[in-house]
Amino acid sequence: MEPHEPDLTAVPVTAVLAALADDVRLQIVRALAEGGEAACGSFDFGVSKATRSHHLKVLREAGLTRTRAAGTSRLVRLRRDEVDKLYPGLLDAVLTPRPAA
Amino acid sequence: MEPHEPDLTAVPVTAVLAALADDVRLQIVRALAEGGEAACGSFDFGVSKATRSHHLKVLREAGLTRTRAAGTSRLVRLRRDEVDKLYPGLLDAVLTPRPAA
DNA sequence: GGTGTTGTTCGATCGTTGTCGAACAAGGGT
DNA sequence: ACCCTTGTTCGACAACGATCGAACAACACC
Repeated sequence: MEPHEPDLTAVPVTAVLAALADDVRLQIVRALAEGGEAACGSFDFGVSKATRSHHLKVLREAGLTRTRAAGTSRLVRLRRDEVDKLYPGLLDAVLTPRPAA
Repeated sequence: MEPHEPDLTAVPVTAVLAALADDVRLQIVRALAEGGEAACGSFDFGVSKATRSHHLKVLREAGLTRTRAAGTSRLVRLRRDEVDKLYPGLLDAVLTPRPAA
């Protein structure tokens, strides 16, 4: 299967924002930002594995994550450098659970 | 009519992102960031005035804009200071039409 | 080869949302 | 008073998206 991990510059800004505008996906991104690489199954946020797979696909196709196979698992990691380069401040602004300014 | 302009801290991050995750609304925000205060009617992006009104409502209820009456018009402005304070880098990261990194 | 684990994909459901025309409301001008 | 301009609100409709269970695929391990 083709992973289909597009270049971030090829993804519309609205698609990146839409990918982040979901609570489950935001939790996944936060977990990735903290824990680095993680298996798909490690994200149990009260949704079925079908839904989880869907969310990971959305993040991947938005250019936010990369996935590589490792045995029966798949390891996901955040493309932090590229995102920070193209959208500086975006992840920092969004990653904190409660800004509490 | 109650304007219903919530405090930004009371709006979930996902709602702010969702408000920005639309092409028409992003164009509006960009126009506001450039031109300062503007009347609702000045945003003609190929949608009907009903749709435009809807988008301005979404932006307002996401805590991103403020609206004040001025004669028959309504002037809208971006709450830039507050957004920058709570989500530093968000608008900067999103406002450029083509990042071209 | 068979079994178990891990993800993906399919089809269906159901809520959300972007869009429009039409009706309505509020002001300003003449 | 009348009309025009400016926005909002009200259905209605179509498209999208989040969710699930079930079926399928790939791999490891015994």
